[in-house]
Amino acid sequence: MAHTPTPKNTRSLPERPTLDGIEARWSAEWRAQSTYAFDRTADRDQVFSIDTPPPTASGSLHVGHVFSYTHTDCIARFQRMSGKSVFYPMGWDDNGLPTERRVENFYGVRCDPTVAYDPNFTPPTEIPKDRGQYQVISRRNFVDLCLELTTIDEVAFEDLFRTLGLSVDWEQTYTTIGSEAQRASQLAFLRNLARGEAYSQQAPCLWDTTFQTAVAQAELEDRDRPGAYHDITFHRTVPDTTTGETTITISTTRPELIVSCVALVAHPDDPRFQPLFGTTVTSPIFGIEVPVCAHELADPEKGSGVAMICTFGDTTDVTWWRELNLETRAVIGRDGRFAQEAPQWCTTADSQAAYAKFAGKAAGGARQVMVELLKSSGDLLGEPRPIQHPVKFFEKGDKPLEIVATRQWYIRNGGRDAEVRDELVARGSELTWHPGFMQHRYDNWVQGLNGDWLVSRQRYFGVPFPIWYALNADGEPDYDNPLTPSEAELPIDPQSHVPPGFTEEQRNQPHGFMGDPDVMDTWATSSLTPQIACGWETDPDLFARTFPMDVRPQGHDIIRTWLFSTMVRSHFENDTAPWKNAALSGWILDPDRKKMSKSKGNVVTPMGLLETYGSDGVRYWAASGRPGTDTAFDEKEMKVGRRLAIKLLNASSFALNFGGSIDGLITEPIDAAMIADLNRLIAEATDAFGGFDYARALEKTEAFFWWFCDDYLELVKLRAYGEGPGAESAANALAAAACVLQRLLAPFIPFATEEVWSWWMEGSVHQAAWPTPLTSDSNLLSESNSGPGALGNEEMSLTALASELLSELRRMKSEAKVSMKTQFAEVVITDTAERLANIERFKEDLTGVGGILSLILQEGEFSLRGEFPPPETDT
RNA sequence: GGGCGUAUAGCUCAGUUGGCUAGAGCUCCUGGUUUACAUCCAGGCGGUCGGGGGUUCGAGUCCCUCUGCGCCCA
Repeated sequence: MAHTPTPKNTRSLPERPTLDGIEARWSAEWRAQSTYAFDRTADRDQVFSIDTPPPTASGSLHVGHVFSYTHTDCIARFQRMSGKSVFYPMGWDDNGLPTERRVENFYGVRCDPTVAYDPNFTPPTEIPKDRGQYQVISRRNFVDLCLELTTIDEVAFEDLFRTLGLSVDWEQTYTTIGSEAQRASQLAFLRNLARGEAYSQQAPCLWDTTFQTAVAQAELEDRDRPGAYHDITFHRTVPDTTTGETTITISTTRPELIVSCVALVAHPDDPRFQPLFGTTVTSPIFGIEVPVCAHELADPEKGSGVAMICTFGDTTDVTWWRELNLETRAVIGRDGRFAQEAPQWCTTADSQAAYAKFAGKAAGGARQVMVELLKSSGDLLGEPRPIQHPVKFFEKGDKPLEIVATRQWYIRNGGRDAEVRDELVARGSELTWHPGFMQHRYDNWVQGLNGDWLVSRQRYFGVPFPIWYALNADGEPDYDNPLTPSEAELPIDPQSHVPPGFTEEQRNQPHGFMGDPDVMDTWATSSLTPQIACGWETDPDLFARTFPMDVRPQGHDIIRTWLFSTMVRSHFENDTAPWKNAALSGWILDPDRKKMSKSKGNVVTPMGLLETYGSDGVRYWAASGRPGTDTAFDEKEMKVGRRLAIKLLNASSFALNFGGSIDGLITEPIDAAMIADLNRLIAEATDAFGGFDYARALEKTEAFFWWFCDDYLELVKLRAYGEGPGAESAANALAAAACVLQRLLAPFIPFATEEVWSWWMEGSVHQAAWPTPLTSDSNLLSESNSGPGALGNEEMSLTALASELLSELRRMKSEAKVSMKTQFAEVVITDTAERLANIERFKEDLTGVGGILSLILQEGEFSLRGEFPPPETDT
């Protein structure tokens, strides 16, 4: 809980303040004092809970992480100071493909899920050069190694985040492969299954042939690739009644799929093909008879206007196949290659011989063979016509996706159900989006879904499906009636654990059982981060105090994956949106304005930056990046941030050395006017933070702070050095302002602010109450300061007037190329009566800072004239 | 092709519901130190607010249109 600032009995101001070593000193102190510990006795309305993005634990953090995590930390610190108990956990995303690959190469092992668990396994001491020579181990052993390696990475990550000064509660951590996450993933899945929201199905799905796994719609990306239209002749079974035409020409970019052609298709309104609908044609080379169908999705403009439907060349083929109830003639296997055996529908010796020429080949090789075959049969018209066209890829893959019919698990997401879709769109409207336009991304994605969420992956390092299948007398699994464990048993691995009523000896035996071989997609686990972090079904008390969470901070590029999938799970399981706010951060661009990413090789690692500019300097740069906006990587800004931190040390030391008190009386009008400006600043910064706009809060605070140092401090310091009520007023105003400014800057530069706070205040600034405007009610401000030009008079602020005149005086000295300490023999200010009256109120300060021996005020049109003393004559 | 965002000084960006002469920081230039800070201070140079059209007493701001750039999706 935030506490009211309480001054120490004695101030200890350093002779020469320095930033050296403050990161190590204060992060150790925060750790020792549990400064950022979540107070779990706080009620829900006093809690601010954050669904921290778990960074991928394999590899290293880069400056982009520093950027976005700093944004969240600034918000967290503001909320903490505002009195909230901040629930700020940290997760590590160690589940998934990147970790799998790293572990393979690090230890020299490969996973084979059919290998039995070896409880005495130790990793090989030497790593073979050839991946084929890697030791083959069981899934459970493989998972153990993944856990071992990611644990090492996670220590390094925590160290960096602590150095950066994230106010995470490090007692609240989780991993996406840890047993808690596995339990939550399996439990949520079983609940989905029981409610009918999850199902398995043998169906065509997008398949990456490199990784040999199914992938989901959200993981697709289109890439423009060169291709070529091949004009190919199909033969009519009945010649055209009027023209006698016996062929029809189709255009295709994938002639190798002719063997799996199941129909031709044209647009129902296309006059060219009206007579053909309902008739049949035969394919070249293979002579398979297929119908000519009509469907809206056929584009008359594309190619010859008629397309062949294959099982399966692309996602449109899948749609046609489903909607037109076509046969299945699939020939490409999980390895992306054509089956070795000629398919059963190739009944003639010629077609079997033709097939044999490309059996076992991948798409590219088979295409070359088919083109030769078509050329020699005369069914290829002219030369292929090169085009550029979009091809679907797995976002992490290098080869075009194939479509393969396999058994997969799905979770409903509205892709096949308008009602669910509408509900999920409505959930999106329950969130406050920062910035607001990001909601369009969500809406567009949900409304554009065309299938349910495919969650199974044919990989090893992930959360296994907690599912077994009974085997019949022939050893065939009963997929329609999966066997499930009780919730209390979770987490389980169906390869190691045995379903109720069976023994291990019955594994993979007729009348026995088999475990589901697949694992869940990474997103199927990370879609549950609110449930995992908040103790869903394990700690109902914690869950009630933290869920639904206050904010999900994340990158805008994963709205369709992480944000959306989390929404789906929470919608089904908890009947609520999982958070109140979504805060989307932008990307870091390199100096050429390209996105910084590992694959581009332009990433900058943060540790060196933190050492060079200090954590506060780096944080300043990050906090300058406005919410949702891509920001250029800029070391100059870090330098500016470091200057700000240093300035805070020096200015605090100076302002506090006058001994003023934070609740002492302020009698001078210019001091009260400064406090009035400060009050406005507090209101602006508080508003900005309330709307998650940390950058605006920083900008306003920083601008005020530099004005405070350069103008106000200069204006009052001579008075402050003196004695009497005027000196006390200045000293009190300086102390009050320092107390406010240190707190306003605390979310951004936590180390420097903690340092200066420790000189004169009890406790941590990070547990101090967020400042509220100072009022004359508290006797802080003298009643005499309620006149025009003092407290918040918008028309004429005393401070603005003083700064304007100060600037004029400085300009005269600068143009005369003399020192700022040079005195004026005489200054004459001509101005309106009202302004002159106000100048009178800080006349002493002005003559002091300007070194004015004689100040004359006279009414008239504004002018400012100054005369220097006659130059001393050299002898 | 659809959607979203964006365009302001050499660079990075503020500029709120339209309202005084469009601002800041950095860069650059010219000066200035030793009772807070050279890890500093002051001053200066620098902009037809992407192009065009419209609404208005008044447009960087609102509307239309064109162009460039970025992202998401197809």
